[in-house]
Amino acid sequence: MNQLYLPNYNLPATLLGGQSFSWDEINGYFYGFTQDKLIKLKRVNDYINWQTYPENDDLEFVTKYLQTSYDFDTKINKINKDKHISAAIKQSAGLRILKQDFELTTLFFILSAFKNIKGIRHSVRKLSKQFGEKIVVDGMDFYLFPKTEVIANATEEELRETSIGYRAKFLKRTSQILLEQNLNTTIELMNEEEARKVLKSLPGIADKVADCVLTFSLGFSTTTPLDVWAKRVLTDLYGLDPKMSYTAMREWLNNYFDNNSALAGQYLFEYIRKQGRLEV
DNA sequence: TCTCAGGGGCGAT
DNA sequence: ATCGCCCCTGAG
Repeated sequence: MNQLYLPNYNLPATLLGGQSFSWDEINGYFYGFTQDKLIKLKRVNDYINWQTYPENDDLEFVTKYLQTSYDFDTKINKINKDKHISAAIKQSAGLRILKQDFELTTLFFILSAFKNIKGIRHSVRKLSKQFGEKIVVDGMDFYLFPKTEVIANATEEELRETSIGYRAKFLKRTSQILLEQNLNTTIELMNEEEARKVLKSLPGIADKVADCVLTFSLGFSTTTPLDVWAKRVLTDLYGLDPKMSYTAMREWLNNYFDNNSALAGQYLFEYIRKQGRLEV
């Protein structure tokens, strides 16, 4: 396998949390699928060993996906300004933010609506097994996430067979729009507000899912998704009024963490998610 | 078996 | 801005 020197990169916290839903740990290796490849990773001391399939040695993809050239530690030192975030950083040391494919991330988080992480992972695998290409690696069968055009061309009834419920309609319609508008190439050129506006115009995407795509695919460090857990952090730990609007909360968080709310939000999310509701 | 809540979004009001 | 509804699943 190929190697990258990444001593502080926490693979399980980064891959198995709420950013991506296609990773599994099998026999000490992490296997994750996208719409066109399977990635295999393993930590060995200060290195991450890696390989891609079916095309091997796709260094450009792996370094972009893992954001290996991004200086996370400097940013983490900047946001470490109170006891809550400090405990969160300590708990998930080495947690990073991924930069995933745009269409895949958009479809992932349309599926996420009103489901927990386990449920999202289940839906993703069911869709992949039903509509995705099979790829055999290390003697095991993996299924790639279905191509956007396959979802766009499936019927709503077919999609509903994967028990994604009312999300089937949103998944299909957004897939069609993604292809028609060729958003994959144009959205990369937009600033945060432009991209947010376009995302929220898609079926099944409002504030929260838009922020997931902005944060986990488009690389904006100045926003973060506020789900029920993140809102609990803000109200229970930071004393915000639960009646504050979504946008007001998001802007408060980004302001408080000096334009690094993506990282702060992710650490706090993992922190409170593992502890359950905190009594203060 | 039943209840509850889960990294929400839509449409009507 | 708020509310009922959407569909399914794992946890308790």
